[in-house]
Amino acid sequence: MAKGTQTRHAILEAAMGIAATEGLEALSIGRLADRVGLSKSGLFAHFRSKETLQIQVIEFTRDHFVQHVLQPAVKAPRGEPRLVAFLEHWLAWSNDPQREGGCVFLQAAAEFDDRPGAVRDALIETQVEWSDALARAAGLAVEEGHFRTDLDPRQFAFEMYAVIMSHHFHLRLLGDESSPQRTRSAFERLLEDARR
Amino acid sequence: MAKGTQTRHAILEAAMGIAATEGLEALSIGRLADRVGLSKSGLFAHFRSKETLQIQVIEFTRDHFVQHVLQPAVKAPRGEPRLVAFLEHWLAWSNDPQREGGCVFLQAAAEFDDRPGAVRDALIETQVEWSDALARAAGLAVEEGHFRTDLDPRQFAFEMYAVIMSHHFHLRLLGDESSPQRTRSAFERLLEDARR
DNA sequence: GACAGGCACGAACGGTCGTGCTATTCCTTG
DNA sequence: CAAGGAATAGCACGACCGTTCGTGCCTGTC
Repeated sequence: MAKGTQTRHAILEAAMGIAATEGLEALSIGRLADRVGLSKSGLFAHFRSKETLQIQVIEFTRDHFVQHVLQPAVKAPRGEPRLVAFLEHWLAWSNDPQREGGCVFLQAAAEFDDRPGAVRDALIETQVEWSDALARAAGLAVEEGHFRTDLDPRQFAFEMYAVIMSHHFHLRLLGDESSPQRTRSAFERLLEDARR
Repeated sequence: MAKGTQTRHAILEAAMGIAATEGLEALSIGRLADRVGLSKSGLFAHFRSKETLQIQVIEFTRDHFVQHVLQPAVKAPRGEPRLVAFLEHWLAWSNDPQREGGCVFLQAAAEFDDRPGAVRDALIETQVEWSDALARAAGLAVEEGHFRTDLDPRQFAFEMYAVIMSHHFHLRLLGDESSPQRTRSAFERLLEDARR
């Protein structure tokens, strides 16, 4: 790996951490540079604008997410088992003690839901992609006969998203330790209804 | 109402709007002053620190929320009807075209879920209060015989929260117009399960 | 050994931030 | 109507922001 690419990787890794805890706007170039051990200008040269940096952080996190959630889950058999795998990997990822902060996407979603621009567009793209993946997995569960045939896969994805968001909120903000268990209960109820 | 109180009210009203769209950190004293038609220092004198301002915005929004969601909903009969009223007023409030931006609390929750301090504490307080209110309402529905007796009111509140958060996300970030309908479907499913 | 490119540095720019201090103006109360 | 306190303005500060610029160090090529 070329030197430049390597440095960039290190920058984005650190940036992902800051973005998860403080958000994409609060992510400042000076502090990021300090953390990576670069000068402000040296770091800046890699991106040429803060907006580009923010977008690349989103894409970097997306790749991270695909690698740690999507790909492992797809190894599970189609249908319900795969959806369960999604949830478990999602929970593990969004709360990985190795990574700091919570979920970059949920943080960014709140930050940019009313701020038009390229960053918002990039964010929406990743979220739609993930939402589609969930709906597709739910559709497969119907095909496999695990779920009832009149199930709306998009509704399923909507509600699965809901459960994760509530989990994140209760655990990270309210510090509710029972959150993972509540999350699993809610998801189980979601599955039960889908099976009927 | 004394002049000071009146001005303060106007400031907080405007601040709530900015906080809803851009967050409590991005809420800057200079821009807020411009908007209200005050000087920076004149406005600042009302709060003496930015942190105090942020906390008062949270409390102001809380009062607003109580007035527009909690109080109207409590007029509905105990049990399921009251919970339905909660949802409808919540939806209406979190998406009131009169008010700008989305929900201040959801925005602030993402912003402060990893940032300790007085602001976070104030935020948690309001959220716990609201969560308790939901759980209590669910408990009443059990007492009234609308819900099954082994229902966990806290789990119900957790899932109701989930539905609203997903709604906010899908409507505001993804621009999904079917979000209100999906929200009602999800809530209906939640009720059905609680009745059994 | 001259040259080119990629990479990082330090210094500086104009701007905005939160926060003091000191006047001045306004409103209320006697 | 006068006095006194509350409310607001003006100004300055140090810190940090994103961004630009000129420069120098390495590494690899003719």
